[in-house]
Amino acid sequence: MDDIGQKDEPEQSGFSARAARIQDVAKLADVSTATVSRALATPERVSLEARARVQEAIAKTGYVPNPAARTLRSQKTYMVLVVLPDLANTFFSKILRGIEETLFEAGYGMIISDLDGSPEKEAHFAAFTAAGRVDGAILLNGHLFGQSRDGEGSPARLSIPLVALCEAIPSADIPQIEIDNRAAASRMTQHLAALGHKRIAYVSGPAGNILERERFQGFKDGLERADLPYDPALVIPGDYTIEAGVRAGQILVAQTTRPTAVFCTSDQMAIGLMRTVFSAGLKVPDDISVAGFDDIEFAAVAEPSLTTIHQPRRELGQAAASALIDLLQGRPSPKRIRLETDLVIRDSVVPLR
Amino acid sequence: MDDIGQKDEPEQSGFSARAARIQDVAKLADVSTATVSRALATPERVSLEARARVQEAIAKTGYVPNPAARTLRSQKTYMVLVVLPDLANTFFSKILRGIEETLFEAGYGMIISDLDGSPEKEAHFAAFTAAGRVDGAILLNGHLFGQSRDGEGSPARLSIPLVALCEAIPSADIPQIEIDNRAAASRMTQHLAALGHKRIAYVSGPAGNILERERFQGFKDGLERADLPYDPALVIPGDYTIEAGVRAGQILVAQTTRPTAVFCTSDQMAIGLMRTVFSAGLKVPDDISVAGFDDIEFAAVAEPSLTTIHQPRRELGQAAASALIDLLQGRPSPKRIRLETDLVIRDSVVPLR
DNA sequence: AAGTTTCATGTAAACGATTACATAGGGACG
DNA sequence: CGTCCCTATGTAATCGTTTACATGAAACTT
Repeated sequence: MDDIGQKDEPEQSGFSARAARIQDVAKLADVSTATVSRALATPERVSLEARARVQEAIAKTGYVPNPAARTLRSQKTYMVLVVLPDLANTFFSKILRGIEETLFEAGYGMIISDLDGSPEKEAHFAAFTAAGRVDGAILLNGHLFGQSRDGEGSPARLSIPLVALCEAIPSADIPQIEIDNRAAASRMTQHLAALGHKRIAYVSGPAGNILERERFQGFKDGLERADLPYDPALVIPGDYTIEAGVRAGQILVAQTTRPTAVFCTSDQMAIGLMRTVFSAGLKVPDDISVAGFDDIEFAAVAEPSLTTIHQPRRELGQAAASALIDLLQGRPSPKRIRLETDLVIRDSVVPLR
Repeated sequence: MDDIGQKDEPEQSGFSARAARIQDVAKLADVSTATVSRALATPERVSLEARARVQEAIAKTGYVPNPAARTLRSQKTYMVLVVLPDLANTFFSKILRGIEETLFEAGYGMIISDLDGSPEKEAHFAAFTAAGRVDGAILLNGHLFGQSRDGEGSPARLSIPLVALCEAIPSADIPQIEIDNRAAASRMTQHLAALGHKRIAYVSGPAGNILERERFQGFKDGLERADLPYDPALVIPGDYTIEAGVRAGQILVAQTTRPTAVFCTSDQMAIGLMRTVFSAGLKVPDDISVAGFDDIEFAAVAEPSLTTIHQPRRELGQAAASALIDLLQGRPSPKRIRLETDLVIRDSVVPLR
């Protein structure tokens, strides 16, 4: 029943090396396609003997399951979407690596979407998830997608499992993986105060951003603990980028009564700010202490090396990916994970003379 | 013929908002599924009237085509794989952004694979492409995948369109997008020489790497043009990372007769090296000039700011994506694109006293 | 020894699109 | 007015899996 040329054999003589299908494997192993499928998905449900034959046939044919067919039938893509605000930002690279590692080990692939502040792209990726191209998503951008179209007949789009990473999304009931931004910022502020600094400037993140809100709150907490007054004039607007740091530096050096320390809420800004400070002929830390946040790779090798808050970026990525995988595989998933940060003391901050 | 409940209507009363299929749209617009499909893929082959009805029905149902079904039938995934050696490396971020932008505009999604030096992962992603999960790939890792298994019955795997980015793959007949590393390195070397430096150290990339080979060749070219002898003792091994730069710096400061200038073949190494040099009590550029390569964001804000070779990273990414899209859509694609680099003169290099 | 589970497998119906082929209607042309 | 061609559409096969259901054999129960 298997030697007689059936009907798909004839074109075998053709040239184009057609990819092997499950049927080819089944025929070669003299089992049904169902058995082949089971041998791959649930080996324990297939006899040792049949399993061996299938394995052999797979090796012989070089069979690789067709993902599209698999997805179509099973509704599983084994793909995860990672949404982030700016791919070019150094801060995300290591997080991405943590995510990728973990997803990879679990057999998931990673699709990246760089939102780039464009609502158009956002809409596109919303459709992307709606179309079922991914099983779940990790959101680093601090908000959900602009959900489904309204319209009368339109059914609510089923939403896929989501995880928020770094920027919590308070309104959403999804796992949140983050650090305690408020506590970390407070700690840094207290550290500066403990060294005798009384006029501490704060270079903020983008207005409205949740990280910014938390860190700002932490800054004020820290001042309060140190019995220092909060002075709005010492808050300089920023947006976490190097350029924002450069601009903040310009504002800083132009001030008549300068602060003795600056707390930048990102290392990128701290590094950009130091650049401007140097160009203005001032010295860090002699004339002014500078602290950062994030502990990116360059913080340790900056000149002077940067006192900052260490974020376990790789671990953050891993934790988020794990949480999502739990969700996808129906396991209970932690609602909120807060990883520990560290105060890393280097050379850019010194006690007030 | 369309008002009478056929057989998929009954469960309509159910709750789970089932995603609309092409059949639902067809029924609502009173046309066949073929017409709906055509209205989307080739609107010009559908009458204005029918097209309008289909549009309306799509809006009403919120229909989004199922990508798996589409791929299964048409063999197109509209996905591109980007293979890179190290996702955490700053250098790649902006390239990725360039790639993503261009792919996005053309309707393609991007899947990222961080090889991480693991052959296991490499094999995995080779299978990935073989399984037809992507239409094409952009390779930033400097070599092809370890191709198909051998075995007797195994047919050669059909290979998908590929593009090599940054690290050329000489053996492969695929579009190569790169800069002229040799010319750029030569230029920098001559620049240093023109400023009076006679003992110029060279911090290399990883041995065997094609970029390294070209840049090293360029370094020697530059020495020759400047009538300087090549001294192997002045070559310090590196691998483009910050840490390698730090180590190179240690070797450098330990030398008895120190060079007066160092050409680091990556900015990351240059920045790491300067760190060590400072720690040893030397000054850049007063005691030693340091040059980099790449012009990453931090080069401009390093202290001192870094003289380097500017690579148009975003444009490199865009060019690679464009070339791949050309290939995928059957258009002729350029065989080799070399984008221009620039010598960026900043403060880390000064004339020899 | 008859009834009940369990196990290993096969059969065939989905999954939701695309597209080759067929068909019908309407000019254009001689 | 018949023939040919073009346009717009419909019918139904196909893409390659997974999986609900059916089947028969073997292993336990009682």
